[in-house]
Amino acid sequence: MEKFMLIDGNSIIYRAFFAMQQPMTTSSGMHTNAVYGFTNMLLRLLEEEKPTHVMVAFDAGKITFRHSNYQDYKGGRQKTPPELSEQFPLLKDLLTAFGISHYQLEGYEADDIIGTLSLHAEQKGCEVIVISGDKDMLQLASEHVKIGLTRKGVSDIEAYGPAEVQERYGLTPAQIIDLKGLMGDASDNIPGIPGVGEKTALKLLHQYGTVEEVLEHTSELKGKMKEKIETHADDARMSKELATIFREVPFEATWDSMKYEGIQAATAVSALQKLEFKSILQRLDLSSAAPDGVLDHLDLDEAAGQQAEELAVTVIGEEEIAQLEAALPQIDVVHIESRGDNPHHASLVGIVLSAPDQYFFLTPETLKSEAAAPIRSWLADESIPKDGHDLHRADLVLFWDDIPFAGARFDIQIAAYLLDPTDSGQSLSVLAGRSGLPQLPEDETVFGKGARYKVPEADVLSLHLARKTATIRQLVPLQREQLEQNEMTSLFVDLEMPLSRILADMEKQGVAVNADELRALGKEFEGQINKLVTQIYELAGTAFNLNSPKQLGEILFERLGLPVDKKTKTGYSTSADVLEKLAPYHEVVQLILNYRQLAKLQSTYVEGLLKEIHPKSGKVHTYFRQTITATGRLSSQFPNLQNIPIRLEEGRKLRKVFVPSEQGWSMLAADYSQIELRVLAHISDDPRLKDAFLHDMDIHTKTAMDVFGVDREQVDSNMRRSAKAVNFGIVYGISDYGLSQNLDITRKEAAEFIAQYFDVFQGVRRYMDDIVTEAKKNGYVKTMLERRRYLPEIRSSNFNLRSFAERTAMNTPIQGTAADIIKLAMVHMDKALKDRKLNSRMLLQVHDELVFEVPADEMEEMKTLVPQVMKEALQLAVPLKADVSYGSNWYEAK
DNA sequence: GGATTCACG
DNA sequence: ACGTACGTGAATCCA
Repeated sequence: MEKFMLIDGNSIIYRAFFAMQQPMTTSSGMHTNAVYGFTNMLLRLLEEEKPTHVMVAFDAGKITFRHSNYQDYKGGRQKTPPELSEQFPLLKDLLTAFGISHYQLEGYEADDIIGTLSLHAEQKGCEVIVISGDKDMLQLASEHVKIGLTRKGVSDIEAYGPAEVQERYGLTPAQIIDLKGLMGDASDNIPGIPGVGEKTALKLLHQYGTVEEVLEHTSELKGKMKEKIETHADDARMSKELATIFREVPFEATWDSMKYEGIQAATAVSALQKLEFKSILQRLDLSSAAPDGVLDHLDLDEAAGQQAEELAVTVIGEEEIAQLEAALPQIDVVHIESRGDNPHHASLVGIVLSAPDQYFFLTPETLKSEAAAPIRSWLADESIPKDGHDLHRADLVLFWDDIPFAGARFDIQIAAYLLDPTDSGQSLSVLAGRSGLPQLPEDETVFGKGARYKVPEADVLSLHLARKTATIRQLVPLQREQLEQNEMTSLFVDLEMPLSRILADMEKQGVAVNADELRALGKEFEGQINKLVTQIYELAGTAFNLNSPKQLGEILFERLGLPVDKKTKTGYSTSADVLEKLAPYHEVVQLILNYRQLAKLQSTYVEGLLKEIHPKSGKVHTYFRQTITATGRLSSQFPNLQNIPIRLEEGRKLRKVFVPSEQGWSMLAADYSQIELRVLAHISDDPRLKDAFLHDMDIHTKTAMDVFGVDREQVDSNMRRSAKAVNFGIVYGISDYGLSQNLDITRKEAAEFIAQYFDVFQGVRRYMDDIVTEAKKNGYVKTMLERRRYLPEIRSSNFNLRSFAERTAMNTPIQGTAADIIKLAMVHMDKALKDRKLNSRMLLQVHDELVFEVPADEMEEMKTLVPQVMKEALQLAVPLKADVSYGSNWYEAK
């Protein structure tokens, strides 16, 4: 059987060039990195695919037939860097030396040559494999034509036949050009329809099949999409044409000239020597050359696998479960691999359980099988301690697969976060490298990223996951020691690890959302938005994209000639504070502000929240992240439930849709009052600040009295507002400039305020000075519970960097200690609910607030218990205060 | 994918 | 003189 390998020379050499970060030159200074990458891939493909015929196709000339139809074709493309262009002749020479044919034809692209040849070859019953990095090629896939697309540079090839195209896109190969027609291709400057990306394009094609059919049925579409598609119908048709590979190139080379019979050793060696490719020369076992000087057998066994120590991985199928069961008593490290950012929607990929020197791999199917029941009970057993990486996530992923998980003891992701919260997004691979452990490939290398993610074969997968597990196993004692040295063991063991489990419980519980009411709110907003849009277009004298700051800026500052106050990197600033100043000049400005507000509520909260209602529970399940923030706070994703509107009434209404999940229950919310300023009073030991809280005074009024030297009765609303801004500024690490911006006063006035403040609150001034000094000395600052944040830039000679670090040094102990306190309260609250056998559930944390759902018969108890636990979370030199409220929904609990 | 804007504490 | 308030996440535009 003949097998024809067609390589898209341009595409591959480009990818090879950009995949190799380091420049690589011969001793004479000739760049060779792209040729090197290409050659490595070529040799591997020759060995793996064993083709009988090979051809490398290149683009020729600058003008192709496509340009005569569309002048801008490839217009957006960056000019080829000279370091790359000079490598084309080198590559062609090398191919010739190897005895591999290459071809180009004036007026055509490599795509067209490959399209034509693959068609010819297929018609004569030959198997074809096309190698390219360009997804356009997928249109050529057929029963006998496979498309090998490069993944991750050029190191990996993924083969697509029609079935794989179907699986990946839900399209036939012929529909790939329709896909391009709709979504375009920025790299070729194919326009497509603006605003239509892959997702929208696929949705349309799944419904209508082709570009033409989509255009035929625009009447069935609605909204902006309809508008866009109708106005850009011609672009779509033209884009489809541009994306279509031409398969009738007049071709002269003969079938025999493309025959591949092994590498011509003699010429290959001298060419490789010229390029100084020593490692390739070594790898090609030249002694195996046949008498005729042809290398028909390439020995390319790479040196890989030598660095990483060989692990004993046992793949556990249903038959081997007994073997695993016997080892369970020794197992203390688990790794749960999952796919997807949102753990509530992620899928299990594989599981490794490990005892010292032993690694057992299970597929998700095996873990879910009846035979694996003992393994599942082991996972669920809270009394069996388990170490791992991101066990919080593992818990959630398993939960949605109905596999309970408990007993997390040492989570190395949390440990890494505590050891350096600003450097915690690090992969296991990076952590391994830094600790001098054996190399671990990045997940991206093994799985591919984004749309190219693909679970590899079982042997590759099990080995990779076992290596990750081995890394975890080795990191645990190292981190334990470092935590101990930093006196953070208690923070880790008594606070963060218990909290991790509590957060997972809260997330699994979820918050019930009244979807009908949310949709009704959406209707209201929609009506108001439509009205505003009409009015704004009328006042502006033209329609434009209100969501585009660029277009809005042009309207306001050029068409309407309003004064420019602030600029951004890219143009005029149109942010709310700028617009507010412009409001008196033109009535359209206020309408725009109103539009912005409503559009935000609609897109982020109404539409965004509706999308997040989980199909299995009908609730929203946020994902609290414990290892993100630099200060120790939590963050919340998918959806973010820590930024639900409250400040303005229109938005605040959204809180009405957050309701108890059971009949007759209520929502209860309790929030700390002025926790950060109380923490500051404690840390700074400032007598006046402490005194204010000891007497539970209105802190902003009291600040105004002290700073302005007046009686309570003389404090007007403006003075209180200024004092409040100063208090905020103090917490943030004050600067006159920042305060002046916030209060819209001059810098000088702001500086005077600050000076007066520090005159009165001298303890605060001393704290600010001391903490900056301490940070400079140690390189880090700490919270009351020994949480650290490193501030290397505090020693910078760059004013900006240093100032930023100084403000951070002032703010982090305050914000971070407040975070410590509410985390403590959560741990204590969880225990109190259990001890008292209450059914009330903790649902949310919003930095200084905890939200619960509470059955009617527990309300009395909870009303006092929650604020009490919060107040007593940590003993300070001033009392903590927590206000509690409740109602039939989150809005009413105010 | 970066920049802008805006929701929260 | 320098030119930013501290900490987040999501939607949208646009190159």
